[in-house]
Amino acid sequence: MILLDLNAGDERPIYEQIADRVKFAVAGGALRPGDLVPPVRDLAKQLVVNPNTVARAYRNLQGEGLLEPVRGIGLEVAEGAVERCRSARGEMVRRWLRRGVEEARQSKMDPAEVEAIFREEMARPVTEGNGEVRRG
Amino acid sequence: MILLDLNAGDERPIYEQIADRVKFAVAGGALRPGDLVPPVRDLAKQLVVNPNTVARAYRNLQGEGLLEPVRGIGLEVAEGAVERCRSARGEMVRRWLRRGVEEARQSKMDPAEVEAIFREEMARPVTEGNGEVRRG
Amino acid sequence: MILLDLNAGDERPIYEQIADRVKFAVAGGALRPGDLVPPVRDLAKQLVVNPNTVARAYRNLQGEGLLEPVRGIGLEVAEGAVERCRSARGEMVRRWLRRGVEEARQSKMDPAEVEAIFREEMARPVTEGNGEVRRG
Amino acid sequence: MILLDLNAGDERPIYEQIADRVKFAVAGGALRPGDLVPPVRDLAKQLVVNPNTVARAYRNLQGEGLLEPVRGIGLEVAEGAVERCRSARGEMVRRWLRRGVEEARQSKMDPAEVEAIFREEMARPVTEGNGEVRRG
DNA sequence: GTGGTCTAGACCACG
DNA sequence: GTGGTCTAGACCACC
Repeated sequence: MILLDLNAGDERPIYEQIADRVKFAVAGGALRPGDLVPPVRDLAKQLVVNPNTVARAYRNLQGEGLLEPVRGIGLEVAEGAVERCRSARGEMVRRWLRRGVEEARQSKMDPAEVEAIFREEMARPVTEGNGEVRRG
Repeated sequence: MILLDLNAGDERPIYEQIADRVKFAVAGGALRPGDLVPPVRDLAKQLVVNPNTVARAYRNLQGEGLLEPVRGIGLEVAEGAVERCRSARGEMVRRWLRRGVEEARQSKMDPAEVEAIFREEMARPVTEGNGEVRRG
Repeated sequence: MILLDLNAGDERPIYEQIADRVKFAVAGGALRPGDLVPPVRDLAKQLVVNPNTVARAYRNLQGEGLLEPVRGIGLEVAEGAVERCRSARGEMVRRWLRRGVEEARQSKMDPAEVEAIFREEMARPVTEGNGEVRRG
Repeated sequence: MILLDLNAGDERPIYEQIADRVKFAVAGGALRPGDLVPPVRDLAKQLVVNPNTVARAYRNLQGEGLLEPVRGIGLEVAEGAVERCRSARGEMVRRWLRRGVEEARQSKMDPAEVEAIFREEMARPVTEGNGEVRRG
């Protein structure tokens, strides 16, 4: 099983996507406090991405206090990371939904129609592999 | 009343925001087929934005067939624009909602929680003036 | 006059030194809120450093809310930056002094001796060009 | 009483911190010429650190002539070590203070303010156990 | 013109 | 082995 993969259809910077994957992994329990995240070089190879890009993602996560360096060993998930990742996840989801709702509202779309779209999406079957081919 | 204004907190390209405003205005009925959109310079001044940026937005809208030039007069909203804008709007809303739902699903968030967030956002009061003072 | 220069004798990462110089420039009034910092490429050339390194410094400063992007124009010093840079400066000075005092205390050095050293350093004449040759 | 302990908040290399502790112990009289320093393994265990790291610290201290090997016995504090440690200590303290003073000067900080900070730090109560629980 | 992203690869310090 | 820094240079989007 692959811990981290990228959404090919995501136009956001790669380093940001990687950071989000880590947050999600922590929020979902796949990574627990004290666990070491994959080494920069390994993850870079796995994602077919430059090590610098992974390093940047990890650096940002350190800046948010979600990862902590263990000198000479690697980076481990910080103590209080789970709660913060959970709330970060919630915020992220809220951000997307809010944007959709806002767009609809501003263009005076019928709320019932928005609701319908939401239901459809919630009921949509899981997209295998995120519905897109891996980059490599 | 102000036809077009910009969301200050929006990190998307300005020209794209402008184009969306126009689409929304058409979808919502504020602009009807045959109406002239504001002159580039006027709108640029109103939004405190580089005229090139407005021009680019209009150019893209022409490329989508939503605006049509009237020689010596300006740009008018095209005939079939309303339907196309409505569907474009729907697609846009769906795209945002889908992304939120997807993120939640991938990180194993409880669907009930997603639902709750959606409800909150739907019930959220309209942001007055987009929550920020005009730039000018 | 040169706005920013580097201490050659500083073993800290270059990007951090650059960020500190900017903070100092703001704290000292050389840069004021609303001013644009030098373009990445220009400053990189001036300091004989890779543009990425300058960019990283600027990026961190943005993260601290001290710089704000003006799209297509550059980076400007943020509104409340002066106070925060002043306090950042104070913290930095305190950090160095504390370390010296701590070292002395832990090794049971006579406080009078520490005091004497401090006086000498305070009275030391200004080192021209930071006492070191420019890197280039 | 514990001869050597590490400051948890110190970002300097551990081997350097260890070497400094030894120097301080010598400068302060806790270790006298002819005394044996703790065996590498013991100290490593005590500090919860890789033995290589302690070995490196000792190696550097040997290189500086502050420790001398006694075949089959261990490492002892060298003859002239006290004076050298004292002066090393002084240099170190001066270096930190100078840096603080320099930073302040370069950013045009009011000397009185620098003085005040120095006083505060001199008056600061001793940090018990270095302000952090032992790692082990 | 501006900043931002990404790649490629080298080098270093630490354990 | 680990992460961190830095360089060099390409490419992009935006204004």
